[in-house]
Amino acid sequence: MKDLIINQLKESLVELDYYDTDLQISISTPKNKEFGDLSSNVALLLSKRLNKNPLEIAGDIKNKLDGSDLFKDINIAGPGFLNFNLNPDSITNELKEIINLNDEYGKNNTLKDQKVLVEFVSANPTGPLTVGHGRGAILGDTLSNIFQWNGANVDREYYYNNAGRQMRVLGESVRARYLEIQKENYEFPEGGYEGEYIYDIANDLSKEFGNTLIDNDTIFKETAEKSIFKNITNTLDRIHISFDSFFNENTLYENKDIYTVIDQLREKGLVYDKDNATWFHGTKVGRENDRVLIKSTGEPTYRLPDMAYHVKKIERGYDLCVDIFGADHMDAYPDVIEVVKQLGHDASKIKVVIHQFISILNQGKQVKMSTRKATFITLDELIDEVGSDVVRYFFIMRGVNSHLNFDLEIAKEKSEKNPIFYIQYAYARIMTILSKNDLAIENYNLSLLNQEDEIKLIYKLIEFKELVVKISKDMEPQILATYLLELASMFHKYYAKNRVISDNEELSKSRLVFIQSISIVIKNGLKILGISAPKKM
RNA sequence: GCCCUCGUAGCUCAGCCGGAUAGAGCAACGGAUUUCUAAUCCGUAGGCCACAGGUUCGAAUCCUGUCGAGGGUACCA
Repeated sequence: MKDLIINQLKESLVELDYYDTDLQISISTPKNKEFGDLSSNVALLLSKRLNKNPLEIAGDIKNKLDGSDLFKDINIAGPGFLNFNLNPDSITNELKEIINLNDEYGKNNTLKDQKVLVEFVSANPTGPLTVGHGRGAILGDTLSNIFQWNGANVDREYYYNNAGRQMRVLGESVRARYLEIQKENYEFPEGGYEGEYIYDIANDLSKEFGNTLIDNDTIFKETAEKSIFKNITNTLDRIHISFDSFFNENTLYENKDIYTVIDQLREKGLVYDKDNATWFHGTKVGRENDRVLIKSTGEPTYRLPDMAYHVKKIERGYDLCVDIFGADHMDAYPDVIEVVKQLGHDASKIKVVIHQFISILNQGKQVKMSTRKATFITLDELIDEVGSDVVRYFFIMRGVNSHLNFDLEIAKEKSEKNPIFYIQYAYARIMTILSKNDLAIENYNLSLLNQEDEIKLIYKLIEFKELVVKISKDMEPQILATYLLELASMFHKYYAKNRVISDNEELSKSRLVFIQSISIVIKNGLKILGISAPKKM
């Protein structure tokens, strides 16, 4: 719809010789209905370039467009805004498309044939997922959905490391608890994992094997890993997240991929040795600091496998690789991207979405989350408390850059009044009306939908398609959450004022088509967010 | 110290690649139900958009500085 107008605007600008290729023509929906259905500020933008009165420019454009049957009328207002009122027929036709496409409405082909890899969660299996992981998990899954709605072929990947020091300490922690249960002498490891779940794992081993494991070196780590991973995937399952692949950092060692990266960097003179360690010469390519890639102990830092992993992603043939990181990775990824670029790959294929952390408040005090110290609230506990829909909505409703404060007590209290219920309720209300209707929805006359609130709602519905494209470009899914809330609100207001089914059969039919369209958009929007659309509440 | 993100109503936050009168939910107060679901709607109250400069027709939005919060910071991930 907006595209149509922009095209017409462009044409007239070209005819008037006002057009400039780098001119961004934007059409917006004004908040105030006095300013028409849609409005544009092109004349204001042009006045600076052309050094000409914006009112005069607007007048010229208006004259050009006046003949078009897209518009009912065009007004010039304020300092030079062009305000358009559209011809009703040109907008109500959209409803037919919504009804026809139904579940498919909103899908598009902007990413058709694109292979997209979304990497998220990627928590090492040292403990259960916490509410801190929730944000990245929901964000990654929702973005994946969005890419799919834009026609992409999406793989969801979980990157993890089951080797390394952390996992060793984990194994030692389980062993210590096992020995404790067996009434043997034990020493709890320095910086060990203190959570209850360690006891659970040790207990299970005790029950199954008695005291026969006292001298076993490997079983504790292996069992812990398996058990924790099962716990993690169960949790993810509960919020309807599943992965296409799990990528183990280990394979980058086994296949020597990390050493290939070192060799290639060395060839380019981007690696040097100092203090017995191997360094990435970041400052040579514009990075702020040089960084250690291989420690003096011979062990790589996390940065090196990260680099190898990203090279690998591109070699696997993905057109777009999206990483979902918490703010703590802020500093690391530019090095990774730089190296990918230096090794001759197209680093623009890698997009990194950084989300800020959530501060957990307990009785007004901030809780520091630590897996090791077990001072965390698990994602499972939150799901138990409020359910999957609320969890998913809560984590996606705010911008990725907002530093959320999250008070668990308030979240529980508010769960009854959570905005997600408001949206779902709008859907349920519509479904009730539709189920009570026995009119055949055919031969309807959409021009009867001519009230102010109906027109505005139709505009809102039309926005949905554009939104799906926009979110995949900006990677900011919170605008969909906001959109659905606004749409639901508009519907609730409409519902309070108007009856859908009335004595007027003609009007009833057109309104049934109307609200069915609304329900489809809500349903599809919720589907993208991974949230259910119940028919009754 | 330096780098990144943020600061909007009592609280939690939208809005931010400049646009017309700054929004929502919660909390407070007052109203609406013979009606397709009141998990709803209508109204009242609540603001120096942290602060100070700058850019211009126009700034919550862009730039600079100050203050405050969170994160990172050269062999932990």
